[in-house]
Amino acid sequence: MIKLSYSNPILCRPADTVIVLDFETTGLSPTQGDRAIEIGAVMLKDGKVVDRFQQLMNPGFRISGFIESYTGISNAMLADAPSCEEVMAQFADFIGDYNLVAHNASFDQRFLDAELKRINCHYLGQFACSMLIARRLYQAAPNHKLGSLVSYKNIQHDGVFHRALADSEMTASLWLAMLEDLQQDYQLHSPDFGLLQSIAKQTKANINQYLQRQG
DNA sequence: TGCCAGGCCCTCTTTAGGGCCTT
Repeated sequence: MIKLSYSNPILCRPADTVIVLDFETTGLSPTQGDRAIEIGAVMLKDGKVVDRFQQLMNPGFRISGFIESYTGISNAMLADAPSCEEVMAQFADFIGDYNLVAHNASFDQRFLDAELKRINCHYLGQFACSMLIARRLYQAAPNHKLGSLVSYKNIQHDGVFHRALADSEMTASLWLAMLEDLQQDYQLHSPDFGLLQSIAKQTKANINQYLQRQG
């Protein structure tokens, strides 16, 4: 994969390509010893999935029964999986310096940063959070969990939840739905990564006024 | 059995508290 270096990571990075990713982990906090057990990601280019990445990884210790039940990933499945270090090195090559998207991105960013730090690797892409943007665009949704938003937007899925690739595919579909809604509802002809990032930072009260100004 | 984190947002706020969301 060609790696590009620019002085402005948001404006100069290829705006038509983003990586949508999702981690399954042993718990909620890498600072408390939790590790990644699966990474899934899709590459979106010009609104289409052009590449995928999915890999289980062995965290080096047994995962809890809660996580086995929650994700469907068992200790037996992880026993023969490659190490986190091996998988994350491959994943770092996959994401390159592209911009990144995740649902509740602060969670995935913490694990991405922690796992890449262990192998002395880093990335230059910027993160956008589909949950924060959905909170602005879909204020009538019952809540802003990924599964709820998938139902709210009538996004097709195969019924698999809490697996890394399945969740990243659904997040990618949600991302594209938000782009489409911005084009249709606010006549934004070319909503890009930077605009979606800025939408997340607007207040709930002024989001419509902000979008109309953008249009 | 129930809790463990962290960032963001909203409001009955700003010298704060609590809910949401992720595994």
